[in-house]
Amino acid sequence: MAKNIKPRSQDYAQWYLDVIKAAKLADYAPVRGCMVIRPEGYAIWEAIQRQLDRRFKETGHVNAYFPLLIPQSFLAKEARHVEGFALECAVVTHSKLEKGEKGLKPAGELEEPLIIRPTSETIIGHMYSQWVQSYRDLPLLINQWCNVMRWELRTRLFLRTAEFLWQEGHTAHETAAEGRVETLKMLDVYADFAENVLAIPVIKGAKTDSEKFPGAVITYCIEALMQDNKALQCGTSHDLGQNFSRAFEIKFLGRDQQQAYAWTTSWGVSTRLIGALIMAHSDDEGLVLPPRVAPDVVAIVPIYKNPEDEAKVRGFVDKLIGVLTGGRASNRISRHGIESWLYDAASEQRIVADFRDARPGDKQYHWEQRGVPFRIEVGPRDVEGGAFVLKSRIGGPGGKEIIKLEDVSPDWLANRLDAAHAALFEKARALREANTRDASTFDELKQIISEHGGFVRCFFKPDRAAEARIKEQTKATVRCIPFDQPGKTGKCIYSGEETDVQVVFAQAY
RNA sequence: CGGGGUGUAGCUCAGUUUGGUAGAGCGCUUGGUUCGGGACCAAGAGGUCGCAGGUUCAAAUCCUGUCACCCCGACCA
Repeated sequence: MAKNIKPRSQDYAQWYLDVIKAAKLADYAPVRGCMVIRPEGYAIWEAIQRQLDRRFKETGHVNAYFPLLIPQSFLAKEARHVEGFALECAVVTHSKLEKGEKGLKPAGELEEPLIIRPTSETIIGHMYSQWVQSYRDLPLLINQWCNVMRWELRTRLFLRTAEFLWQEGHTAHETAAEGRVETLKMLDVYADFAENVLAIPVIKGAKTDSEKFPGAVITYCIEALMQDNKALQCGTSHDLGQNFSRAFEIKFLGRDQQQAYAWTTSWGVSTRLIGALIMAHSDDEGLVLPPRVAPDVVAIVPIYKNPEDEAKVRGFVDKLIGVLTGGRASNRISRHGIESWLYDAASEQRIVADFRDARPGDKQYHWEQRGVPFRIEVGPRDVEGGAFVLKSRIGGPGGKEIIKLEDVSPDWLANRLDAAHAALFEKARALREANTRDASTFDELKQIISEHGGFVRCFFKPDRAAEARIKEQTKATVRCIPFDQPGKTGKCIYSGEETDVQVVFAQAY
């Protein structure tokens, strides 16, 4: 058992932090609420970026960059938007520092304060108003990868930090229908990515009015269930209607010779996804990475006691690397005794061999805690038998298999990785199914939430006041109104009225 | 912002009640023995005790102030 990681059953919050610490994903920064994303963590973000960016481009989007600082007045142009974000914005009021009696002090007060973007609808809306003149300029399909800042009162590494990295897509369209299609298309991209890359099963649905994005007409989301039976919103896509185009004058001359306001959307996912994949898959031994975002897919631990054995083992490892990469082993890097080779150029995923001067047991824990999908042990006995020991990270420790070198190929590894992905997804899906329950009364909802947590399906007529009272009593909120509806009516658990709306409640992060 | 807690070595913490030369474990360095799931022995390096005042012959310890962080609540991708 890992001695530096608290078991989930004892203290889930501590376990989460221990996993991050053991895998060296992030550290607290000297600034409250901010984190340093370490190379091991950033590599996961890069893998996420790479694969999402490809999907965005395949759906016709292009990348651009807008400023970090936004005039304060911009925020106020959309009434609900300012209400939603004003209380959590960092504000820049001065342009420089100067020497005072007690050291440096702010000077050069700005005429108009600038806010650090909590999201970029306003400044992008401002620019779109200049770029859009004609229906021929539409649709405008732009994405931005950047940092944003929200002065959160309580923070947790990756899940909620004051500054976080994300992407925000912002599009403008000629018709309401096109805007809606775009909003749903990007939600599908997110859902596909969550399930097929991160191996996290998600529920697609719409937010209720009280949970939707400030300024949106409708917010769609993907919701996932974590191992502690709390829900985590993993991505959102907003149909902004004409709210922002009216606020920022994004107007164009239409085919009918009339001026019209554009229909805009925005959608985003953040570094929170790293928190999601940790909480969805990892175990008491440490991080478990979904194979498609693992920076290293295989870690080879050589075992030898003397120079003769070492030479034999090295020879075998070289052969193994050659076979696993189909003879295309390239870009060998050696760092601190850890050697690595490119396994897949497109994904930049690597195979590592740990030749550090350390004991094999230490190395096993090292790679296990970092969540590498497969570990391979090669010792003198294996070299004799022309085989190696394979250990899968999924399903806990143990589970060794002896594999003959002659049975191995790049396809063999690719299949193994695919199978590992499928197994992870299935495990998470089974956990979610086991923790999704139906309630037909408010008492049942309360009981399920307090006894089990998890997702609770029930008929509910969305209502701001009712949701607030339910939250007060259960800490649970409507996570979404799933697209997947039963197609019949039932009694609202709160008002008792007949309704055709089924929702999913859960306590959320 | 309300309630609670903690600041001592890179990390986890003891020492504060009752003032008297700065401590332990882990980690790190060096050497040796080890090496198929977290080794052992030996020798070392490393701290203005959060900060500023005060009391005292003497302060990590007592007093005052202040700052930071953590936990619980309200807010939230």
